[in-house]
Amino acid sequence: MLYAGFMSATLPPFPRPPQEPVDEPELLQLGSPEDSPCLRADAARNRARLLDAASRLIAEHGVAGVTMEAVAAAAQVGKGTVFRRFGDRTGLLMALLDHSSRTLQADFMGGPPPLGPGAPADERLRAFGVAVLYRLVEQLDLHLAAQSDPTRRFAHPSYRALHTHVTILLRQIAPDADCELLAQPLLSYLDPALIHHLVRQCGMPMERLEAGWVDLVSRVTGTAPSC
Amino acid sequence: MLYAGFMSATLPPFPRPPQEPVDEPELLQLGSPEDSPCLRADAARNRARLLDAASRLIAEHGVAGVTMEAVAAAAQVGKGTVFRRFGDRTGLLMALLDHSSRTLQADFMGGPPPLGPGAPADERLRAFGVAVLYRLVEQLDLHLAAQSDPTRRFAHPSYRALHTHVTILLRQIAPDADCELLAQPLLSYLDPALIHHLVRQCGMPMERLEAGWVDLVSRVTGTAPSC
DNA sequence: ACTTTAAACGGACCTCGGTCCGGATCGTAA
DNA sequence: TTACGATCCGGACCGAGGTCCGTTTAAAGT
Repeated sequence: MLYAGFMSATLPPFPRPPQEPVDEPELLQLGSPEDSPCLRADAARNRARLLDAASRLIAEHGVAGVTMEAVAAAAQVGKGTVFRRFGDRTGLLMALLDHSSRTLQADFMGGPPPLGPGAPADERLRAFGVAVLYRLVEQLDLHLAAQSDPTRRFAHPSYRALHTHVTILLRQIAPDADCELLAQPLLSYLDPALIHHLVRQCGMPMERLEAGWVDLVSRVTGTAPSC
Repeated sequence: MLYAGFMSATLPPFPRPPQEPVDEPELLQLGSPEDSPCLRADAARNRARLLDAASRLIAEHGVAGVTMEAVAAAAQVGKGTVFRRFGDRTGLLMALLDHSSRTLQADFMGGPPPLGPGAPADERLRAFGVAVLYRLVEQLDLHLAAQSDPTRRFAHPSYRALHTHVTILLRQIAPDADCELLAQPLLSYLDPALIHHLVRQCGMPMERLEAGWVDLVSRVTGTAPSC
């Protein structure tokens, strides 16, 4: 029963309302993992089963093996149930990533410096990038597969959380800049697809990516690394 | 008979060889539009028909209306033909963009300054971003839909061409930096998906995006705009 | 315990991208 | 002009994501 309490947001009944912004977990506040709409008992049980089944499938056949039908079958549940719970394949994969996502967020919002508060903002930013970088490569395939259609990528709460954090740090360093906008190219450097390209297709070593991040931060913020 | 000579590269027969890097149009050299493998007469005719049909469908039903079957039907051609010619849906859409792609490339490689050679590198870079920005918004939906799966985005020749250009400019400005890497966040700022998000979802005006680009270039290169 | 109702369930069904392969066609060389 | 091989064509076929709706069930109220 892994993944018991992930991504506790529920989706609207079934015929989802056309465009209404689905109520997503408030990642920005580290919402307690077990909160909110409180699923019905059977729904919660199935949800856990599904996540469990999915991660088992990944372990056995890779992300490509995570077919909605396969997951449903492995969890001994109807296909419709998978979609009702997670909306679509992307939603399911995101839910799988939710745990590490929350962990990272906790680290940079409340953990020890230099990632957490206490260190100078530019150092925190450098640490942030490196942390994200390593989190990504750890589960690169999953992150790649979880990239929803380009239309929703930037609007997704998990991206927004990162964006907000970077924006806030930037504001502490360069109060006069358009930090909200400036945060975007920084975050883009941490795009799973880019990492995939650089590491797997171009064969770059992680050290170079790391150095690239540090250099980027220095240039964008006009600061210099401490060490 | 619009689009007669776009993207003249042919794909291998049909059962495409597994992973062999399909011979793509050498965008980096502004290959003449009418070059290369020279399709058989009927193939060329169908190719033109298909592109024509596709652009007609877009005009009538938007990009979403461009179904492979719909295109085939509209061009009075078998479905298999579409796939043989363009590989997949992404390939078809890219082919539609090929024209403006080549135009832009010609402009920044051989056109008048500040886009083309003659102006200082940092000014060229600023002009480049603005040009790309406006090219994107002009056909944003098409660009969005043409985004292939994340795995191939950065490897595609049309991206490589932009990347190479930016890298070269950067090297003229900051010879000691890791320009190849530094070019990535700059290009990411010009990602259709990001533009879409900022303009349509956040409602930012183009002026702000433009200013953001100029500022980004200044910070990354450590230069200041001339005017 | 019994009723009630909103929520969850399941799996048939639809669409669309992508593949396959027997048959038609083009271009060429004799 | 004819014959031949490479290339192309077409549409049946498959798998996977996503939807629908009649049925079941948890849980709150009486």
